[in-house]
Amino acid sequence: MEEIKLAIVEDDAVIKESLETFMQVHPSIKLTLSVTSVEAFLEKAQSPLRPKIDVMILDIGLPGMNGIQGIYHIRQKYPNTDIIMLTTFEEDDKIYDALCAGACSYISKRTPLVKIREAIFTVAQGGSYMSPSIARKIAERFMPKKRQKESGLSERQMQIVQALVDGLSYKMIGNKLNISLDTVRDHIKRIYRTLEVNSKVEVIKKAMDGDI
Amino acid sequence: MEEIKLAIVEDDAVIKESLETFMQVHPSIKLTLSVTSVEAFLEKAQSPLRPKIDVMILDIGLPGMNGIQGIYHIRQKYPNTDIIMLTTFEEDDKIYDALCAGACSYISKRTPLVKIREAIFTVAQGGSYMSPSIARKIAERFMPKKRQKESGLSERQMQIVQALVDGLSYKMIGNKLNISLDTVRDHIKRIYRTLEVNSKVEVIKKAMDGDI
DNA sequence: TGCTGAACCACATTTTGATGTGGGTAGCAA
DNA sequence: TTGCTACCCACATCAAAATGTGGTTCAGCA
Repeated sequence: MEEIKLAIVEDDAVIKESLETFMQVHPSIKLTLSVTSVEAFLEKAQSPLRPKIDVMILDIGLPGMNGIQGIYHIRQKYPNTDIIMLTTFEEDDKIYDALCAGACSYISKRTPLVKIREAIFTVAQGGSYMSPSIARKIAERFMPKKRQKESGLSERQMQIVQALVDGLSYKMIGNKLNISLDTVRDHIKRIYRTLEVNSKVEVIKKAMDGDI
Repeated sequence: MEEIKLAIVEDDAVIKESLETFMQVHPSIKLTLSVTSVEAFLEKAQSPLRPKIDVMILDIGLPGMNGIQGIYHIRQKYPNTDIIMLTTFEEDDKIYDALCAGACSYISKRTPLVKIREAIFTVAQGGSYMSPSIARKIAERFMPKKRQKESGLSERQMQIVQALVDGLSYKMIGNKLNISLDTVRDHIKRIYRTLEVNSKVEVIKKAMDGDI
């Protein structure tokens, strides 16, 4: 296996050191950089001795620029580096933000070092490892929001909404559903009332958010 | 540990049997149901001897009703059962659809049985396991689509788009940005051209999809 | 049996939106 | 200076959407 160039960005000295020592001993891992802040990292990245990095372990709760913001900067310098986020708390929003920013793995700090090392290899091979509890949260984000009572629209009304989302005009909807333009208007009028909105866009936004 | 009630829905006899025999021998797993189709599953679910199920392994490529459609029906009968999807191919869309439908884990069929069993326990404990390559695809879906040069809209135009997404009318936008109604129209006209769309809704949909 | 609600339709009015033509002013680069 | 672009504005026209009032039919229910 190719030697993996690893970077660590972690401010907690204890964790940082244990990561360093543990990862370093593995013959296939080469620790090319280890710093305590994103700022320090970026400085190193500027230097003429710009280290190569395949995988980076990044603490999400850094002082100064936090991990999430850091991802953007890091990815500008190292667009091909895979980032593994290390986190203490598993807040939904942070997980989501980190993924959106471009992290490709998300691991709890409670995870044993061996697992973290596994994750490094997984990531280096183009995969991704998520801590189970985090993976679950991500999966849940995809799931339809199990709202109360679907929103009270009838079958027909749902068809109309769908047509609106598809970008059809009233005329086209009437045509598609074989009803008159006025009837389409009538339906939409009622839909607005039960949905408590007053424009097509609001309906479409709701529908796209799964709020319906 | 609590005994985990497991169900298997898999049409491939070889895989089905190997899953059955392997899972059954574990003292903490009880195989309460094993069928070859969703239809057969639903029938059993109707019967007076409705089996309890904590975790279900579901093949995504079943004949008849496929796994994705199946998830909906299964979740109606068993809303609290955690579903692990088993898949041969790793098509982005299927992964996404399955998650949206309510699967909480997604595993390649190439995964060794031991790992699958691990996944069962993980899931039963409220976690989720994804095959590395699949997890990566999911992570990538969150990432900002690395488009070429943002789509060509100017700063001002982006403000207008944002306002549209916020549901403002042209008049309100003009008001908010202190420009005339006609100017707003002018901007929108140009936005449509560079975005190659021809209605507000399309712009909003694009914006909401991150395509902009 | 008579009420209710969903779906259907018509007519009318006002507001928005989509598009075109034309014309200003800056700022920036060739 | 010229030319380009972003931004600004006006006027015009037609299409689409928002909203209200009023009416019909049919199925399900008290």
